[in-house]
Amino acid sequence: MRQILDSLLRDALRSLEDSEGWTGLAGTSPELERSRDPRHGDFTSNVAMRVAKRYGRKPREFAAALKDRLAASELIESVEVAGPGFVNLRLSAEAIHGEVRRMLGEGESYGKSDAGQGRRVLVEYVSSNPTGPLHIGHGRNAAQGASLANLLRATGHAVNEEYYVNDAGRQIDILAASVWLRYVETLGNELPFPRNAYQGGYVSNIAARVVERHGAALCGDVAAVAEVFGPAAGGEQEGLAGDDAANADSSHDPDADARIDRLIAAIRGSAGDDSFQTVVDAALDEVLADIRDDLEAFSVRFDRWFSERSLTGGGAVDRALKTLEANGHLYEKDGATWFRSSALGDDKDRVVVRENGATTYLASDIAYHLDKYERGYDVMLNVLGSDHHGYVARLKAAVEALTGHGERLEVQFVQFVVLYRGNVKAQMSTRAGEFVTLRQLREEVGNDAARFIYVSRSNDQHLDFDLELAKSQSSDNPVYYVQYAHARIASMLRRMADNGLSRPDAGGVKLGALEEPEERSLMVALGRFPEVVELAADKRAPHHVVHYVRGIAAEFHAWYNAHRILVDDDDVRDARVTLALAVGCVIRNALGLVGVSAPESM
RNA sequence: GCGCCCGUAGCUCAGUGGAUAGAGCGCUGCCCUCCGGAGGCAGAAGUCGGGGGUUCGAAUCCCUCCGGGCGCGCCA
Repeated sequence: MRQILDSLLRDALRSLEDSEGWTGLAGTSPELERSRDPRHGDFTSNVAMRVAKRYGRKPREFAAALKDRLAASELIESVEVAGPGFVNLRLSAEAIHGEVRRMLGEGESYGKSDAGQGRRVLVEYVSSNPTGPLHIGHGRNAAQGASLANLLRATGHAVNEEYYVNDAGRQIDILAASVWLRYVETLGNELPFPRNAYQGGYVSNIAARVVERHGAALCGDVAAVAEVFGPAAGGEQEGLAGDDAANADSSHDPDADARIDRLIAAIRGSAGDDSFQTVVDAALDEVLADIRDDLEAFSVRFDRWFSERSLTGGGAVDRALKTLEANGHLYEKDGATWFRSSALGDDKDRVVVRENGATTYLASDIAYHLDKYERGYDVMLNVLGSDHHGYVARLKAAVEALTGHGERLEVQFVQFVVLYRGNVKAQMSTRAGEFVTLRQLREEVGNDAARFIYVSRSNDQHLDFDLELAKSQSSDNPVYYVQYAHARIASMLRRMADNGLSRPDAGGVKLGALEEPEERSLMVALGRFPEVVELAADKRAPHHVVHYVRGIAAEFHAWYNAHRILVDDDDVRDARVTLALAVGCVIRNALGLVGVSAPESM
């Protein structure tokens, strides 16, 4: 719809350029927008105000000239020059009715476009460390990423979704050490449990599985390991901390770090590398299976789970580093190998190979992004928690250094989620051990409410998630409000069938029977859907879809309340039912984009 | 200290450089002989954090100050 009007305006501009000799005019974008105020028509263009001066005309004069050139399209009912020089267009009934027919004809495809022209996009999201269950913050990332992927697909991009599994590195060793400690504990050998080990109950569950499967075979010499804790080591806990302690311990304590590294080394030494690896694998398997199930239940599915280990093991990291080195981006200092990222926009240079010879997380990530690039993606879109924003400059520098296409890396940040129960903050507190997992949230409020609320705010806005509101089955709850509109339509259709009324044929129905102002306004609003989808995809902002569909539901409820649909007059009834069907179609498609169901009844 | 994000109605938030800044909740007062009241209508409520600037036009862009969040590891 918008595109057709847009091209009409462009034609008019070209015609003005030809006849008036106003060179360059044809290349001007008309900037056609939806009018906010219905008194300003349906669409409005500000082109006159922007360019009139260039051709020595007053904006209103220019607008009047433009108005005269606008072809007498059957889509336009009237053109008006208003205010300081706006050109306002009012859609004809033909245009509006044609759009409604299109909705019903296209059905679930309505709203899709080929704007992306098949450009290949890889959306990487969640990518949470497999060291524990997903929490509510990951939930927002998941909802955001999955919705973005849907939006990009709907706008003609070739999309793949990926979860990068950080299954190598120190955090995993710490997880394995944590499991091992619980494991020997289960077998009756209590050792101190370091504060910066993983505290969560799931660690003990994994340990229990290890006991089932391997008995005491992985213990090694527990007494030897105990020496790490020093002579004072007893059976007491070293301290209390939350589930996420290893990450949450923000004032990172070098002593504690060193101690846990010694612990890992001691376990490896006494139980053997193979045994340790068995624990690592068991821990990863359990945690990843849990994450996978959790996301699956949340309607979040990845095309690929990309293992970091596959990069280190497969030589990809070495290859990426060699390429960087060959191009002069690496240097040695203090026994480590550094990437000169500061030459490409980063604050400072970054270590890629540590003094001890181990590659860093960044080195793996560089290799991963090189791999993405080589797979031919035009856009590498990463959805990250906002606490990772400091990381982007170095990664972008690396992509630029390796490929010369740093601009292909795009990062969307998702701000934090704060949970409320009514007015009371229910935020997880690592100290108190109140750890709210995504699973707990889903079980409490349901998947639909969670997905909807997660993407209801702009992603760079903190999200206050009210559990009571999300659970409430009232109009206060935006999810139910929208779903109710859909269910109401389905219910009306059931009643029709009960009364022996057949559904109108979208082609033959007389939409001219829709004479109420609310009906015109609703039809026009429905016709905006494809533009909303494009906007949301373009801006990487799924919340536009949520706000839009709420508005549609509100207009529908108002209309439904004011006017009876199943009236005796066949023409009016058929027309109204058709409109209701169109509303249902748009609500369904909109909810589908953000992963929320559109129920027939509630 | 430096960098990124955010300050819009009492609260939670929309707002693609445009015309009189919008929703929802809450508050006030209304509407069921009626297709699902899980609904609707009406009203009150704002110096768009402050101050400069760019522009025909700024909540939107630039500068600066004041609040709040996050980040500044040979962690991931």
